Amino acid sequence: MVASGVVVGETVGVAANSRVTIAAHALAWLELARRGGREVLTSEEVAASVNTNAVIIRRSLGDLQRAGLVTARRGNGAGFFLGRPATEITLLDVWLAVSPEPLLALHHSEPNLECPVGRGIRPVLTDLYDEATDTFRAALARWTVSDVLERILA
Amino acid sequence: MVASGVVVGETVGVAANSRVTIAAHALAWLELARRGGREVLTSEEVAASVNTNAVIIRRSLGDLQRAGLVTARRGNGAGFFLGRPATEITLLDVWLAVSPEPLLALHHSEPNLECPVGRGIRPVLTDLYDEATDTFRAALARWTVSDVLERILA
DNA sequence: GTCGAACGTAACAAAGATGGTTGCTTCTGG
DNA sequence: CCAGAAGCAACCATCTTTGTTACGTTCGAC
Repeated sequence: MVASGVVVGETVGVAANSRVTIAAHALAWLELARRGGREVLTSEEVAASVNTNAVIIRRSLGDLQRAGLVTARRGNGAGFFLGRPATEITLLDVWLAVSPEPLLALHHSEPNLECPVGRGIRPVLTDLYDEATDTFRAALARWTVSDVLERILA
Repeated sequence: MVASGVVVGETVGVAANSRVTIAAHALAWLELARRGGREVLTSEEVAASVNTNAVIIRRSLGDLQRAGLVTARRGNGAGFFLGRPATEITLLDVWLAVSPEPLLALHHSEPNLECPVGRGIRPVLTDLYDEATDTFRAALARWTVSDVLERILA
């Protein structure tokens, strides 16, 4: 990371998912370039804006490609471009494409089934977590990559 | 690790937060014991239901204690008991007490500020993430430890 | 007062996840 | 054919999380 040394880095550390951020940034940049007449960008070019390694971008855009959000062209003059209009790509699509992990997890090891709580708590929490996660998803679904770009440029 | 008993591994792995689950389980168990006439439980007793180590429970309940959700008594006959009625402890309280991490993170290292997207994306994503996180919190706030226990026993 | 049960914590190990990096393979338009 | 770029595997370093041991601290019971 950052070569090491003084850790100019800034936030270092961290644990939470920054994958949605990376992917959203890449998509917004692709859309801005498209509006400027450049349909296709290489992973190097995207990496320059996100300020990370091109491989990281290829990995991220690979996830998005699997979900149909971008398309990769290979061979000479290769690169990535949006798989569908930026107005039709929501942040929920992005989240689903890159972040399969649940927001909250159950116990790592099975609780004690001889205890009433241990026996019944898992389906209950699963339900509540799903409910909360659904509202989170709904909130992400309200914003498209196009919206994000508009707000950035505003 | 493992060392002790069989522990039947089970799900091992995982990365997401199971701290809310551990804490909610402990609180539900404390409330059930209280209804049965046992006001105070030791970390060993709670650990037996959650099926983990007593230190893990002490750490978790330590977080809850700092938030006022439980109280610890020391000395002889020590243990933990609810800091306020189970009907007044929501899962949001629990989440705030044990899980300070944001659900989604921004870039690890500062994006390229010479790019319009790199320059403007962070406050925009911060806003959107906050909005989505607020709906998540609101969903957690709708359930109390008492509700959870009722559903477990139902 | 002493005693001991249980909390509070520090220190450490094993396991995963993540980001970063290098290097090599594969594809494909010109 | 060839060069440019995606795809991908293999590593490394760092961080987080759970689990475990060990030990100091507190405080009611006696």
